[in-house]
Amino acid sequence: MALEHALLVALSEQPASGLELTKRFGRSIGFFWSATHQQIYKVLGRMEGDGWVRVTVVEQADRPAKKVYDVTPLGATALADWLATPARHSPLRSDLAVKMRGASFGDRATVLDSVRAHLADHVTRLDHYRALMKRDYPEPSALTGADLDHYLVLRGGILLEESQVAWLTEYLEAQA
Amino acid sequence: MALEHALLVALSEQPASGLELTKRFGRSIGFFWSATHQQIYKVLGRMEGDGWVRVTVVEQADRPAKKVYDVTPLGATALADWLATPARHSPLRSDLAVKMRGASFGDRATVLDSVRAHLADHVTRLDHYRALMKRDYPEPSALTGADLDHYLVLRGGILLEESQVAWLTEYLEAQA
DNA sequence: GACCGATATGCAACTCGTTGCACTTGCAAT
DNA sequence: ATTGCAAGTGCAACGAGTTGCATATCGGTC
Repeated sequence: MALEHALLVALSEQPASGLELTKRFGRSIGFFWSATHQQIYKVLGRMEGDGWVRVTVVEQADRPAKKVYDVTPLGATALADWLATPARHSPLRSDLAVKMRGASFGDRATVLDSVRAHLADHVTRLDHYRALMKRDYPEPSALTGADLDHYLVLRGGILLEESQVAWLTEYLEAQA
Repeated sequence: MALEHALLVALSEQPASGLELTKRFGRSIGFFWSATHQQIYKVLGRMEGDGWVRVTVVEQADRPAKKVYDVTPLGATALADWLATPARHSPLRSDLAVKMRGASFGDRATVLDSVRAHLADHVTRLDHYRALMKRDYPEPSALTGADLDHYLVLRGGILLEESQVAWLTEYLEAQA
């Protein structure tokens, strides 16, 4: 499991409530790790039980109170331990590739539709990532530390989306 | 779920036993979908119960008998139906990216080691895919039908691995 | 004959994540 | 007052995949 560790990274950067984490996972960290709010609340509960995080109820002016989590020393140790272990390479799973491969056993036109929809989606993401890049890292060569880390992960997102766009574009041209 | 459908694609191409499918998933189809033999046997059992596949016990000369599965008309319909539904884009999960982003909360050197290991792995895969490409598709422009489908999926694997190699290389240079 | 390894299939327990729903607080509009 | 909506938290049931182990067959070897 790595959602725990992804949450530790997120909370180390900035303490947050479950809902704030959910939103953050829809953005930066979520490029390479997604999670629903249900899953996040569940894991936060377990992490609190394990003593990895500490919770503080924060009253708010014009909305319900929230529970803000921050990382305990024990959690920091757990994160450091995890960072020191070799990363398994998570097997990728692409429904779309399976459909592309199986297109001759069904209606090829509908598979092409799926490919077009995915292409549009990847183009959107790519645009979004590039906008973030332009806004946050106009001068990449000057970066160090956590800023450099964030920049390089975003670069990974961009390279990945570019390769997906290139692939699907090539696919549509070849199947035209 | 899509393992069922990945298996339907595989069995539509060529009937096979559980173990043969496991091996095949370590190769071509496995570029974009992986599965262990336990999972494959489990799903094959369910698919047989659903009437999607039919099983034939095949005695073999100098080894134990195997159970060869092939797709029934009902299974073919299920596959065609699935191919006609829009593909959800499976969220990707990268432990490595989380570690890269969290590197400043642990020992950066060990994270770099993980990145180097992943880079080596992606280079190996890329070489493998390129060898397959050279061997199986020396003349891509002449392809049609299922051959074209297979070629294009392999192209996706190559483009993906290339982007990963480029990313991790850039990462290591930037962190040097 | 006993053991070993490869082939071949499978179960059980567990972990992780998804889906669908439920509940409270606070504010704003009717 | 009641309705509705957004923020915020959470549960229960299910689905999918992993890990570890179990089992049988067949050939070869000691």
